[in-house]
Amino acid sequence: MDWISRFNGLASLKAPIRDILTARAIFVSVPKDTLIFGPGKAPENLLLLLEGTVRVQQTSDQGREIVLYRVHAGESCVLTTACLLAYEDYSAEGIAETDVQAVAIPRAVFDDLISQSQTFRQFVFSAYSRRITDLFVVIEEIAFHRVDIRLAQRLLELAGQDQVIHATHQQMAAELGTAREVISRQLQEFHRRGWVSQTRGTITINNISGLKSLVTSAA
Amino acid sequence: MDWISRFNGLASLKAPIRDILTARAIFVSVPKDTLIFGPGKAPENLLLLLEGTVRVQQTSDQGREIVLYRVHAGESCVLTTACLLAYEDYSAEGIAETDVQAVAIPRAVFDDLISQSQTFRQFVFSAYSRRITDLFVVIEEIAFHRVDIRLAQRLLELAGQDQVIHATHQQMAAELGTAREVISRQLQEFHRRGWVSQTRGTITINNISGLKSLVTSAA
DNA sequence: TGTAATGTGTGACATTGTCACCGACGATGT
DNA sequence: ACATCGTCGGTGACAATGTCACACATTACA
Repeated sequence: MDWISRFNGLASLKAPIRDILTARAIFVSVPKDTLIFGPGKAPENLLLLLEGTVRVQQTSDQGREIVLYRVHAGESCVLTTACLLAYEDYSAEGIAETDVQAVAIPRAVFDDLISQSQTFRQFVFSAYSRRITDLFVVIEEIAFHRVDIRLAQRLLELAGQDQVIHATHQQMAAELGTAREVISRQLQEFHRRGWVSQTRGTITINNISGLKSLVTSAA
Repeated sequence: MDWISRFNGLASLKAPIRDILTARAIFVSVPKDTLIFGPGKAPENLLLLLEGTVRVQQTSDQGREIVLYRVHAGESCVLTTACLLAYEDYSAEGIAETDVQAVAIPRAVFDDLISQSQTFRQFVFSAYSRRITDLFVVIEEIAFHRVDIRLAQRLLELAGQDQVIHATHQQMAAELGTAREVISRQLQEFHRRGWVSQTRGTITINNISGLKSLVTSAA
């Protein structure tokens, strides 16, 4: 199966390198809600996601959580490679948000590829650069942006085709790194404006443009 | 001059690699307050700091700032390498906080070293891992920690031997990603407790243990 | 010496976070 | 069906932080 071409930066890999990858990468299948890596569970492989998404989040010592970023199909869980090679512990955790299909590249193979292929290096470092940028965005948002706007943004991101989000208020609070009560109040306000409706554990968007205009009003 | 041994992870570099580094690295000397990299000024080299410190910070579109981390002597400005190799833009900016002496490793040499030396790879990735951890800490702090505690922490970090910090309230606000007024009020409170005294542009710590006890009270 | 620029202080108010508590809902077992 | 229990969401009071519009002090320098 030709999974390599699914990854943008890898499509132009030269034949011998492709062969190493094909030969030594390992298919893995991970059920939803599995902890893929986390404190005390150092990642042992570089994961390239074929299907599904992985949520990377941080938990504070007081038990509060914040979502850092998501890794989608066609992307790689590249920040873990830093610890991969540095043999260091990672304070964030990665959780399979859906069932996940991926190929795992073991540490030794990763090191091999890095040393042998300019294309692979470029792939890894540009993935890095994107993730780090994600972190910068997170920092900017929690430091400088209002929660109503961030919530609206996140609702729009998370809603499926059907405009439904399956999440408790607590989970939405973890998305933004805020408190449950804050989410409850904001959602009530959104409801009052006719933008969303709620039932236990689900949020439905009734008026996308309302949310969107709130988001863009900040820009 | 043997600068290589000043860097922990590089001390064990093998001779041929050391020679490449020695031959192709470039000494640079940068005066205080120089913008080393930033939006529109992509970094062109990996910097290894011999003397001085570089402050890396982010500026939001509304002009608010937050300090992300500092690079000290003996460390490398490694996050920029992601953009180095990925040819991407970096949204943060790096500023020489003091006069800085450093060696610059051009992109091509960096790529060379990465491919040839396991030790160098280890050096780079473990530096990465430390920086990324720094970013996680920043996120955790702004999301979950009180500003009085963070301010006390930062004062202790920034104070020199003489317990004096040369910074305006505005600059301290940028350290923590908060507003100037908040700093003014917190410092007044610290003053009321006899922990600090102030003049225009400087803060003096009068009672370290007071600040320390506030910091540890959170843990 | 005046004048502008910069740094700091302050009150009023908006937003967000925290705490303590309540009731509503849904799963489960009998 | 009914009771029970854990989870989810709602609420009011209050504390902490952010925002705004100022006033006033200090410093730089024309």
